Amino acid sequence: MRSLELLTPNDFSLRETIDAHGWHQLLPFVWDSANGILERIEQLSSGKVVLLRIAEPELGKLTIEASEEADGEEIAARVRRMLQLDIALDEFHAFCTGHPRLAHVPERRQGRMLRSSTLWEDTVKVILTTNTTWGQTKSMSARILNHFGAVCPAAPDRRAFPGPESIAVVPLEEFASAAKVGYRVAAIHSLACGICDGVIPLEGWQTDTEQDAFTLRKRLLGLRGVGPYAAATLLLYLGRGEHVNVDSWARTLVGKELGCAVTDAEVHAFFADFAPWRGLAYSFYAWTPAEPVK
DNA sequence: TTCCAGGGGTAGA
DNA sequence: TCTACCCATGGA
Repeated sequence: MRSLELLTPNDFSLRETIDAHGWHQLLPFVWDSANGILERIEQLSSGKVVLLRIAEPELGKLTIEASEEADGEEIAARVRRMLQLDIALDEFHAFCTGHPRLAHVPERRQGRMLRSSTLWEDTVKVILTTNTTWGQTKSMSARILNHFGAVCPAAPDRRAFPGPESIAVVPLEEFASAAKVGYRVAAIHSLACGICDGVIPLEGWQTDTEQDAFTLRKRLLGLRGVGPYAAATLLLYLGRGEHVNVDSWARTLVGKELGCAVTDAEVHAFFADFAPWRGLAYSFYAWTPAEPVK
């Protein structure tokens, strides 16, 4: 296919999903906010590297254009993952309707968050958000992509995010020198090697219907470089909004609400009443419209 | 030069 | 379980 249409749930909005957090600022995503078009360079399982352009011409429908003939089913599946189209929000939206600080969530079709096409890419990027500035997160992510990602023929200056196999074959020292991700290098390189060796069946974790949220969190915490914050963030991306990903933003937010400096425990206590959607509630609690509601 | 950012790992208590 | 300390990087 070169283009296809995808039906979306009634409570979905492309723009709100993208605006939910900063993932659209990380390559290989490029978000054209003015025209409402999300671009992404994607390497398919065949090895083909395509430029995807995703738009929402009307509520309930997405259009996807690929830069060349490609497997439509695979592209649709990847877009569904990126936009969390298969995650049900009915109960969370019903909960938000009764809360003054969250009523905007169902009204604006919020609640979903842009994610990568693989859990591998999301995990690497979350690790790159730890103990650093957002500007450095973007730089580190771009260096990994530009050194090890495959070039897109339709856009020769742009690349796909490298798969774990592209990192695992690179010696640690060489990867460290090129990526300049600081002490995070061992976490990312060992994750790539673990996936390729079959020791860490990362992608399988998100389709393992037998596991509960506790087990999934325990698995994520077992990854090097993944602590409570990173695990909670990844759980949010996996549709499990139970845990608050306490970061400096959360501490600032709750500090303003309470009028004093707060500990992580106090942040958790602040969102305790939002169970079982503490994490989702935090993600959208502080939301303010980027532009007037039309 | 020093501090610190969308934290995590480790040792020791 | 809690605390202290260290961790690479680069901008302020």
